[in-house]
Amino acid sequence: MSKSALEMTPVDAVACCSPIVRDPLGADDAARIAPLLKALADPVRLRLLSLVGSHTDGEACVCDLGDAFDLSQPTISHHLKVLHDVGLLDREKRGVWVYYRVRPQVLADLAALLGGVGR
Amino acid sequence: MSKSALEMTPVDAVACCSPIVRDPLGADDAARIAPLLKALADPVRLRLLSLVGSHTDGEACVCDLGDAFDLSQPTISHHLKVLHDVGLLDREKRGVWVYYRVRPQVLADLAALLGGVGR
DNA sequence: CCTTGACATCGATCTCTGTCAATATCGATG
DNA sequence: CATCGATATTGACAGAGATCGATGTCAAGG
Repeated sequence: MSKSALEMTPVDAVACCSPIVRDPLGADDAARIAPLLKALADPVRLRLLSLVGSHTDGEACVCDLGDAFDLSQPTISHHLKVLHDVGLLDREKRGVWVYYRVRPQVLADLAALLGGVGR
Repeated sequence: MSKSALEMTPVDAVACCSPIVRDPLGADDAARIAPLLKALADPVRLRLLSLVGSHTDGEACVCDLGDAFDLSQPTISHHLKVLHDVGLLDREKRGVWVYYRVRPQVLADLAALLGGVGR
């Protein structure tokens, strides 16, 4: 059996419905999927995700990410937290540095939900 | 030759980049793609888009859409305008009624950008 | 023309979000 | 242990967004 709705993260929710243009989306499903899109719907976070995902070995240190933006360090940290909280990025602390890694399945599920291929 | 950046809508912009986890997204591309995701990042608009897309003949009258929500008519009209302004919905007025229609290519391009298949 | 019905626009309000400065945490190093 | 450097957290503030009531527009019927 699957997780209860209460403990289901946005990441889990995005893999639970047929393509958006095939069947009407339920109110509860929409409420769980929207936060994932909201996390993506910011230029800085889009670029952060892209930087991490296209980085060598699929992971990137925070120290590599800040230089690409004209933003303060807390602001970058905040955006990374948003992406992590919603389940798009994994975080791992190694020594003094923190490394982030994209969870590819989440983006694939989201693409299937929007594009309508498969499932 | 392609349109200039100034007259390019979010809809055009989403079809102009390699998958997000392959190459780092440029600041200008991110700035044009984010509004499209922002338009999607609302539970009501997600359901509106899904209702229109899964409706018979791929189009739906506004009069069919409002009943599914516990929201005022101006609010529904506002959300439809957001989806239309960003290029996700086409609008056509026939007599007294207004019909909306999903533009499937936009969702397909967005799915390719996120999911990384093709291109 | 006057009314009615479908939808859009406007103005106000209330909440949410992006940003930064200041501060905290935490591991490494002298 | 005192310090330093890398990230995270907190608090504050300005701007953006969601919602609604009131009003505008426009076509169809009487």
